[in-house]
Amino acid sequence: MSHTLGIRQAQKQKTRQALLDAALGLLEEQSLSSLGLREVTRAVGVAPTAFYRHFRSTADLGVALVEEALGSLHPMIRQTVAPTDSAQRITRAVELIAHHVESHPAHVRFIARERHGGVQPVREAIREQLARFAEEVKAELAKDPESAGWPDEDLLMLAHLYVDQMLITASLFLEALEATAEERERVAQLAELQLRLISVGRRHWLG
Amino acid sequence: MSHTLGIRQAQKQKTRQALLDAALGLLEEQSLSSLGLREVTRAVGVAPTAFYRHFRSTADLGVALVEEALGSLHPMIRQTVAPTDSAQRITRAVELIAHHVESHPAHVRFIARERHGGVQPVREAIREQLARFAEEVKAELAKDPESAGWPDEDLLMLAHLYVDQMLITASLFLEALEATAEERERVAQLAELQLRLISVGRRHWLG
DNA sequence: TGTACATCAGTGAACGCGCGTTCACTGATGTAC
DNA sequence: TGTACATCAGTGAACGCGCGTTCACTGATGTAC
Repeated sequence: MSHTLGIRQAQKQKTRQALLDAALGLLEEQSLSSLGLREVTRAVGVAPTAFYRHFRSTADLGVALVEEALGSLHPMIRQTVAPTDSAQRITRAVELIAHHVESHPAHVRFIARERHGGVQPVREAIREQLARFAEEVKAELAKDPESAGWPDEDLLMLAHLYVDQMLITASLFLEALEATAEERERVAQLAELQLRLISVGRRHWLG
Repeated sequence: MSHTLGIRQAQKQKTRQALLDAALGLLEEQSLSSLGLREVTRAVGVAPTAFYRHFRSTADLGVALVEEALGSLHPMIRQTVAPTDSAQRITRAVELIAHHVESHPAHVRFIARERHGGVQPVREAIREQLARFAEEVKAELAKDPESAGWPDEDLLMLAHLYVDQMLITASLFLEALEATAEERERVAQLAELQLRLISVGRRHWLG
């Protein structure tokens, strides 16, 4: 073990995480701009004033949630678009998205909701992370032999198209979470067709 | 003049519209789930209780705003995807979107924000209207000779892709509204490239 | 046209409630020696 | 290891404030005759 936190710091982090978790839960049924500090502390079981030991405001907490929701997503995004020989590439990508939504529904909902939400610093944080995703996707696409001869601008355009498409698909899976398996299959089919059409466009882009 | 409203009804509609307008203004900086009834009536200059003569709740007002924001958009959507011989088809479509955002920024912001927002009836109303848009776009696409031989499912898939792409483009124009003309041009360029790639995919979809 | 009554959009007072923020505090944990 | 002091995460009371909703009301507009 490289470094054990002091008892005080460990406890502080635990409370902080409890606040984040509680907020994420409460945000399933409302937007960040209506989330109350007292709601969050009540859900955790601490005094309202304890909130200020961790965050300046609920907007500040929202920015932390963006890091939590998107920070850990970079490896998956890369994997989704990494060039592979498999004919099942698109099917696999859609499965990855579906799996992520099933295992982190609240995070996905939060990002979809607050991307255009009423809290500016949170919108900005999401915008930055998505721009990073697009850059990473672009880097992966550039490795693909299919991208030979592509101008930088066109690669970035395609990367944004993929990132947006992933978000759209994720939010459709989210809506289908409480629906039937057939409905989820319909979403998967739609997503696959759309990705295939984009792939066809990509293949015939030049010349 | 076919039918003049009574004085009482005319005044009532005027107040109702003032409430809708005031709410739309207030929603530029927050989400519907945090919009207060008193905020709205204060902005209009009527008593809080007057609100109940027009809407059961702010959620109810939100649903009315969806109708206002999207109800009148059907002709434009059709026009955007209508088949034409012009080589400028895509450029023209992007211009139409940019123009709509410039003339109705608050409506566009409202839809982008509340599509995944915290108020279920409003999300549902937006979902329904967008599904109608997709059906209309599909009908336009079906008229195009290029769509010969396309399965129904594929046409609807492409229609959804176009509708989502329009919304993404609209929200990018919205963010660029307060930025420089160069930034807006960059958004237009990106949107055109993406629509072109989708068009290429469409052209080579079958066979 | 005039009158008597009905309707109903908007009023204003009142209510109980939860909000965000301040402040001085407590007591467990951390640190210096 | 033991002691004396510093730090600081979490407490609890208190504040002023705006909220949504109720209720009985007013007075202009509408309607029946």
